Amino acid sequence: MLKPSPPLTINELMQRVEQIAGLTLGEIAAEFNFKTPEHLLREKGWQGQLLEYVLGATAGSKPVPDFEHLGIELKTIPIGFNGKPLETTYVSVVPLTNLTGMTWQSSTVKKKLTHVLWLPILAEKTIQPIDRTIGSGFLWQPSLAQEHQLQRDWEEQMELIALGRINEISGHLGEVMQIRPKAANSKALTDVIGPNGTMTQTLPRGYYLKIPFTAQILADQFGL
DNA sequence: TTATGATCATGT
DNA sequence: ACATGATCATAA
Repeated sequence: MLKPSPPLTINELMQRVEQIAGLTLGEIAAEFNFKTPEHLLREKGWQGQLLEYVLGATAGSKPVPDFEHLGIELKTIPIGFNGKPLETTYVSVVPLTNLTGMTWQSSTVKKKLTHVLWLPILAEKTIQPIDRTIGSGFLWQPSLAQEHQLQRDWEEQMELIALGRINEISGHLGEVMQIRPKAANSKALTDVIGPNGTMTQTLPRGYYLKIPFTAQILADQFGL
């Protein structure tokens, strides 16, 4: 099977999503000659990269939506037998410098979460990666209340960074969206605003959606 | 180096 | 049991 071309419309994208619902990751990987690891100890992003390929996503590692033409971000989300997410959901890197004039409206988080294609994967850890089943993907846009929650968390944590207080930030902060390390290892460093407005260095961070937030999105969709 | 895709695994 | 902090592969 050839590499899928980018879907031209949302309808075309959603038709592809419906066609793969119920299949296992191993089945579609075989169909598209995509590699299949024994476990995810090393290739942690395998599931997401496989689905991007199969659905014809285009963005690569650029900071733009996966389906740029459609303005849609693809997020695979691992769920357990209970239907709840097994992991938090990475959104984007946290900007740590040149924050003046940055607002929620212009933030990468807001842009990425404007329109998301959620694709649940039954990924209980007892199931081998190739035997994990693709669920029913669906489009989501944040409700007014959800967007306000995200905006509050974003503004609270960005303010701390702007004040040079990034060392006070941990994964505990944020009602629905947290900041956690996002790096090759704990020794990686990047520039950040220091306590006196000077420049110093710190561990790169990312924004992640907390599990109860994504669990509610799934519950709203599937009526659980 | 920084972005993408995330899950691993230890501490609480 | 679970979330936080740590980590892995890859592309540009």
